[in-house]
Amino acid sequence: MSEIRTRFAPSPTGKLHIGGLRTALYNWLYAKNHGGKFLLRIEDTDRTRLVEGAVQNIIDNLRWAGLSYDNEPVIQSQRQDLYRQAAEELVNKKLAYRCFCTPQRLEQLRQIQQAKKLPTHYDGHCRNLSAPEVAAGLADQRPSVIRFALPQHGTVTFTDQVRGEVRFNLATLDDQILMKSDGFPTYHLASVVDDHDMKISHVIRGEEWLPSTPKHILLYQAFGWTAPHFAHLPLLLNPDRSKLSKRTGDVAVDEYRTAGYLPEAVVNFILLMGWNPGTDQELFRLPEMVQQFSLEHINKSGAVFNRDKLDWFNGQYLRQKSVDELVTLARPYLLSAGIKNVDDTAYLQQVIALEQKRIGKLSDLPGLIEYFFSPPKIDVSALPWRKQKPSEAAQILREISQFLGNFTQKDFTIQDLETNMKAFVRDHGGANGPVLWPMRYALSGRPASPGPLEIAAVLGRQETCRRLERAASLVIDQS
RNA sequence: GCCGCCAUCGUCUAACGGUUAGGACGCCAGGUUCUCAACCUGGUAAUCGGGGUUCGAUUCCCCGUGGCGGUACCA
Repeated sequence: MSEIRTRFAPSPTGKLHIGGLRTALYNWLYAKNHGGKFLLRIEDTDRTRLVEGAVQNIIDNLRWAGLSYDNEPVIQSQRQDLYRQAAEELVNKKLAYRCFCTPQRLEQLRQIQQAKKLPTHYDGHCRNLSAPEVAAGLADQRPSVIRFALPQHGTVTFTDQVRGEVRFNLATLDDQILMKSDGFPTYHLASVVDDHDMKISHVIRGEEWLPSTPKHILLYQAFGWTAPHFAHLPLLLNPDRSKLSKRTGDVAVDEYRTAGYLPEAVVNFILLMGWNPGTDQELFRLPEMVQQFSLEHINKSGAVFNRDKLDWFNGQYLRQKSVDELVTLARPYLLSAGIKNVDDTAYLQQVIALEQKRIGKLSDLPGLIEYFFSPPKIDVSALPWRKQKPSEAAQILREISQFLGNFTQKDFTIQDLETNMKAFVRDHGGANGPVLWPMRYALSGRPASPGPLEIAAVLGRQETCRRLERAASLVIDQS
């Protein structure tokens, strides 16, 4: 059996799309699963839609996701000779022809056909132009394209690797434009020529390509080439079930990346949108995916992008990280949120270890741990525990502060605090009593946070007592 | 309009003729807990409709319906 070779062939018209990443992932997985090659090709034949930086963005994000490609990327705009020769070959074989029809005429034609409820396709107006007529047109420098001369009867049947047998009636197909008047090839010509040239064995691409696949197969036949296997992936959908697009949320991989989603989570999530392992397993790292991936388990129907589940995956992987890794990942987010003193690694480690279970995504982190870096705002009305009066809360806070200040031990660790505070808490109404809530709130300024003793252990004796006193004094000031 | 693809809980999906239709996310309840998170336990909720085929259809066939995609000198 010959080598399995797949490719990802994005058009650099914008940032890498999450759907594109999934297509890349499936191609990559299929190649790796078979010990084959995964290639990258940049389809930049539409000169009007190029976006600066798009190629780099695609490459960066593939790398971020861990999808490495073999060889240098193939750039279509650098291979115009190849396409021109291919088109000429077809013209010489009378399987393609030059067409001088204007866009206006084509538009008119379409409208008439639609009005008559006929399939809309090119009427073959230029199909039988004589050699002198073509020569005259070219001599006059009239804009022209090269069209594929499709057989006009019969059917094209092929077996899609995910959909099974698919059949198209040739009478409904168009004499597709192969070369545009600007001298660049269209997708159809370029992708067929390149896939053949790159010896691609399996074309795994989005479902939007299914309707043009018969034309591609006919092109392979026209060239006398063997067509690759095709697998058309189900679309990724918006919540309203339309094709996933910008208007209902983030679609650029970049956006998930900067929001603080881990590549493990994003990749795991998109893996399962359109593929399943046939078991109940949900958590996959790259090597496991490679091992288990197969085309047979790809789904046929579109999948709605479900952000809640992505968040869940992110939480799973975030909690699997070591504190060290998390500190490294977190620093840029803290810095950009204006938290400056992040150089004390030991301190950061303690803070993050405490909050790890609460991180949804990395961009949430600054807001979550801010109070470890500057004294929190205290809302006095939130300070009292249940029916407690503010003055009582203040009183308790002073007592705690005093108690902690009188700590005989040198250490101020969580173990010390627990053993020493035990009696104190018991004497003041127990764990469900009036101590823990005001203390925790005074230290964190948050209705929800880690426990007060844990926070105190990280803050240290001095800062802990200072915050307790400060919160207590706010109550006095108000009364 | 024409062509094509698709159709199981709200969402992602399993069940390749015989299951109390399974799992996950979400949601709800309980446990744990000063709070939150995490974790554990339980619950909620689905085969688009109609015809066939079959002893038996989620599963196979046909017809509807619905959704989506394509119908560009865009990919």
